[in-house]
Amino acid sequence: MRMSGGVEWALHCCVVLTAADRPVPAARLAELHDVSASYLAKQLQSLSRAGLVRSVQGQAGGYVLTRAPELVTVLQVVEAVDGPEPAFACTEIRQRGPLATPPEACLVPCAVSRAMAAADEAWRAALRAVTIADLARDVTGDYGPGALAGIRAWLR
Amino acid sequence: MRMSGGVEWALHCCVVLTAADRPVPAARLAELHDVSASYLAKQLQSLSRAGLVRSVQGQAGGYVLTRAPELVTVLQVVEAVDGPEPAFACTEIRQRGPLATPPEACLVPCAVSRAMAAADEAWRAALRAVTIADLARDVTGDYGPGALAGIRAWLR
DNA sequence: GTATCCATACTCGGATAGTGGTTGTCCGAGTTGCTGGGG
DNA sequence: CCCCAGCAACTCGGACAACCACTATCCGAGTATGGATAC
Repeated sequence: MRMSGGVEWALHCCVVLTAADRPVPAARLAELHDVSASYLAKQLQSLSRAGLVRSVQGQAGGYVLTRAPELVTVLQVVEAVDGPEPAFACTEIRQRGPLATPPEACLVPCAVSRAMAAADEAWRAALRAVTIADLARDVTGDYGPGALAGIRAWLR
Repeated sequence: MRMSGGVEWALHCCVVLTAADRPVPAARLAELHDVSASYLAKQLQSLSRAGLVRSVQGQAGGYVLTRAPELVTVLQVVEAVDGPEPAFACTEIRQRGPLATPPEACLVPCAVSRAMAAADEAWRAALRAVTIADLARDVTGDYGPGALAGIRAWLR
């Protein structure tokens, strides 16, 4: 099980957009992180479809956060890029084979599926508890107030 | 992000092995669940490498749990089949690009990586809290005490 | 009757192809900002 | 001096290949069983 690497890019881009005071083109974000511009564009499109960022076209266009960073959770970014479906997909093997459980006894998910769903929910809750603003605050705490300011200056 | 489908098979097989009182061949488990015998063998080999089950060769051979079901957690099964590495892999993009953070300032993981690691740990904790014995108990609660007894009878 | 040997059948284990999804790339549609001219 | 029209450049958006991991499969190595044989 490996998560799409685009999730990492998207999260860092959201933090960077926190520091920006104008639309930032995808190419600029790609140059800042030294990653493929074409592929990063795909991730940003996913964020745009999810409504987390707004795309501005034209000469001074780019991407902007649609709301305050406190209102964007990490989970929303992850789901936008990686898909909202849970990692574990129950195939209902209890209903197969010679000792198949009859459908009328399968109104609730099986024990295995319940355990995996509970873990998935714990994972989502942890990601839901962290916002982009929290990440930006941690960045400031880790590298000092000049970090985001330097990024803002470089972006222009 | 999609988890290997073999995890579901492995977990159900562990629950079934709880009910067995003698080695169960992989082919029998595959027939019981109506899945590919060759592919299920691969998952059981993973469990064997991890030390969760013991393989017995020869005519009356098969697989047996190495310990009491209370001592085998769902997390151990998941890690045995799916691999122990976390889903999110930090590529340290903060150290790349024109504003790269110097290595001496990267002694601790970045904020993004920390958030993802915390969620991963919550996920693992939830899976660690459930044992194969818990799953077997839930199966009995869902379908009655005859369920596992029927499986045990069918296995011989 | 008992112990030994052997042939047999059955088991697991690792090495080997096929397929879907993620990764990476490209070009076209649309919009904005600038420039030049006219009033 | 102000307004307008046209152009040009830049942006995003979706459609198109390449690579990798998961899926699925096979055959060989090893071992316990059962029977036959010799004592």
